[in-house]
Amino acid sequence: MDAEYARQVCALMRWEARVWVPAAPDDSGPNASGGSQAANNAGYCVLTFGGGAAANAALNQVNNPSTGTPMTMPNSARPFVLAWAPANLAAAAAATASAPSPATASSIQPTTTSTFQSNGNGHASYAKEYSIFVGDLAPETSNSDLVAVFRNPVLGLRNDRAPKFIRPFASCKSAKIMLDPVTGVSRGYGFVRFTDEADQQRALIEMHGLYCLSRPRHQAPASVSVSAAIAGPASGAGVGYFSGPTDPVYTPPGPLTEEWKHHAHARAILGNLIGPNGEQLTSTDPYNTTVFVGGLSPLVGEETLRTFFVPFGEIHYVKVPVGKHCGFVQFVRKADAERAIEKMQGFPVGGSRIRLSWGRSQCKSFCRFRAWSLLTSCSDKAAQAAAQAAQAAALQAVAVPPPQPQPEPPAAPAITPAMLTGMTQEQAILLLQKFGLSGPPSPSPVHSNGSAHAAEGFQQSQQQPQQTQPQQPTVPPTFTEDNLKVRREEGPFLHNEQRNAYEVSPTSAGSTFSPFSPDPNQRGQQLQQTQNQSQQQSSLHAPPDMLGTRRDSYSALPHPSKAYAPGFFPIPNGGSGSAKIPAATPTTRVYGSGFAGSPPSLQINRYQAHHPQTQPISRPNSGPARGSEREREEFDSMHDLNGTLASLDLDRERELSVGDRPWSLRSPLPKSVSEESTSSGGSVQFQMTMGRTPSP
DNA sequence: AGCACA
Repeated sequence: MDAEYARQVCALMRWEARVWVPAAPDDSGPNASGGSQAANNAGYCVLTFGGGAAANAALNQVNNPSTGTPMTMPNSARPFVLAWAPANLAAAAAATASAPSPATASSIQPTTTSTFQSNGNGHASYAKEYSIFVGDLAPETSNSDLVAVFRNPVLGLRNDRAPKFIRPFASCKSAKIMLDPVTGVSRGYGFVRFTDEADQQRALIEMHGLYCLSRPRHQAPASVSVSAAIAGPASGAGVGYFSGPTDPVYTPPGPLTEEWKHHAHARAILGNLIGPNGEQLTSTDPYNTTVFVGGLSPLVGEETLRTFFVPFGEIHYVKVPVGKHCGFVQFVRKADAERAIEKMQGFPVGGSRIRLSWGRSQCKSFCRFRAWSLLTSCSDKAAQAAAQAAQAAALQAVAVPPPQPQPEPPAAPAITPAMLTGMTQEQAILLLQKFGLSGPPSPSPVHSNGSAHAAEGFQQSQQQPQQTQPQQPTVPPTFTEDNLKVRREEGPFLHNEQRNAYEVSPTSAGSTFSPFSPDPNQRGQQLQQTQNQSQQQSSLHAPPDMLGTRRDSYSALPHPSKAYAPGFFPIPNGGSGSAKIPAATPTTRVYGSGFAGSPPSLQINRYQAHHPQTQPISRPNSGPARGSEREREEFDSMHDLNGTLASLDLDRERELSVGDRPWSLRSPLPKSVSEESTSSGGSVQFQMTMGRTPSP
């Protein structure tokens, strides 16, 4: 942006305006993020029109283009942003021109430095931008596609689940897909921007796990999911783009036929998720069971990574290439991979939050072969096992970082202090409180012994005959609304806390009527019921499958001398003195000998007892076959707990809406449709986190 | 913001 360019733009747009390009501020940090763009100006210019009417006309020209699509700057892919200038800039422009101060002024803002936005009153004010990262985009996805999905979330509904009403994100004004500077090809990720922070937060929650299915006839459906990872809030400085439609044109879905119209529209938009030859792109492959783990700390090795994912189901293998900051977890069953992606998104592992998406396509025949291999049931209670990982991490963080022997090559120790930094001490203490402890356990030297004991206990429990019994409350409910309120202020789990806040005020979600919303009364009952369950069962349950499913490649138990990866790390003994946890019920099996006589957490409860392995599957199962309803309820009841532990469940709202609930049977989507689409298609995922905003 | 290995 220089004055000459601005003048050309004015000529092009037939604007009669004076141009002023401010110099770059000294602290032009944001510009630095633009890479090669060595800015010697502020990245915008101020246009001074002859009067308010002319300025208004220009604003309209840019912000309400007749094409309906956001304008870009001439000869540039940058969004064309025109907004009222703040008074100080207008004054500065006027002073520079040594002319009378104009009634109005506008700025052209092609960069991502701070800019301005009219508040509609003729008063200019700084606008803040709140963005989210959206990844795993099909290469052809356009900015407007992204905006369209957020402005009309119906386009993003997956049709293998009951429709869910998501209020349009009216403040979603733009999206920016990052392009390769050389080839101009999409890099597969971008940023969706909101001018309203609440929309940003809501998008992270409500768009999470969303699948946009184009509606195929008999072809394999392409689908898109939007899932959220947790990240710190983007800094406020940014752009409030005016581009794009200014008001959402949204009609709530009506009868089924209307729904299909939307799906047809969705297909038009998202059809680019089907390859040029009609083939499914990567993650629509129903045989793809590989979870790509991004953002992986180099400290995390394969066995460690495995412990975080094995609770979700049988794992074929785990691969962590060296030096790649990523990993691959291939499940036997797609449904397990899918749930793992949903539940573990943003989970802190090894000190950083992992970003999950589908792995790229694999050899299908290999997958078929794999599908026939030994199958182990998975549990919907998997999340609690992962929560266990968080618990262990918390305890470790509070207690002494253990001088653990390393189960993996030195480059990848199982547990290091660095790995535990994903959880703050406050959070760890919080966890302990949640478990009924009055405070953190005093440091204890018991680690290796504890490991041994734990392993022994584990072996014993493995040798015990299987038992099934109802979950018993073992810990008094500590998960209260008051707790929540306090915890909402806290760090990395903020997002999840907001989820919880959202949950406890269902009206916030159901305020807009939709034929797809549950009956408010029933919904209230459902929530109440769930909350009651949460209180009754807010104990840490055993992560059965964490143990039960390890045999795929753990033919032998880990030797006690080997460190436990987070999910299996025994509980240090030091906290026993302050333990307030009631003794386990007689039927509760206990793993982890740390709390003598007062086992706090793990209740061995093998999954096979509920789900005898009677039905081998012929291929990775992405279908709805999940645990029994009771288990599902148990799983749900764990969510409050797990949520604060590990942000495992960003998705409860969806489950409340579309789970196996009585009212969900009233879904206008025929079941057969769900099954059909589920059996024939997988998903392509977008992945969402907060956008990283250039530091001011 | 990252996709290995066969």
